Amino acid sequence: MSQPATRSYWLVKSEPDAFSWDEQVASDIEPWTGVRNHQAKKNLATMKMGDLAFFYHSNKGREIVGVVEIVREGYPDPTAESGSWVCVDVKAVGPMPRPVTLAEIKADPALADFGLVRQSRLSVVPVSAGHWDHLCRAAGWKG
DNA sequence: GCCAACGTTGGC
DNA sequence: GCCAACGTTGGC
Repeated sequence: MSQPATRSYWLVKSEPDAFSWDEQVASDIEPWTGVRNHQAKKNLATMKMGDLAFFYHSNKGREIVGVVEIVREGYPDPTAESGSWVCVDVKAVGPMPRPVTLAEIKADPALADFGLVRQSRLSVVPVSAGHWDHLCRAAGWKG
């Protein structure tokens, strides 16, 4: 299977009490709505079809639990009255064989400048190809 | 439950 | 345009 050379990688956060990985798997394709931060919005708007994202459980769990694929690029978030916020559609690709916890990420010098650590409140974070590969290896993920 | 980081609001 | 007050996120 060929991959676009320009594929980008991301991490999206969700509180499992609000929307969990299990719910993502159950519905397969889900609109990623509710982002109300301008930097996160910019990241959503930058996503392209075929980009991959880590699915991270914030607050409870605090670990990367799965991988999703962007299957629809940025469009107006229907949950925003103003119409000026953006969402994308994401599809469940698979669960991490071994979820990677925030504690592990913080303890790993190779991930010292990972956006998840550097900007802890940002809910949509770009991931470099190097960090992506590193985290996939740590998770036992064979993409 | 507390607190740090950070975004937003509103007075001036 | 500055800045203090306040609200939210999210880790601990």
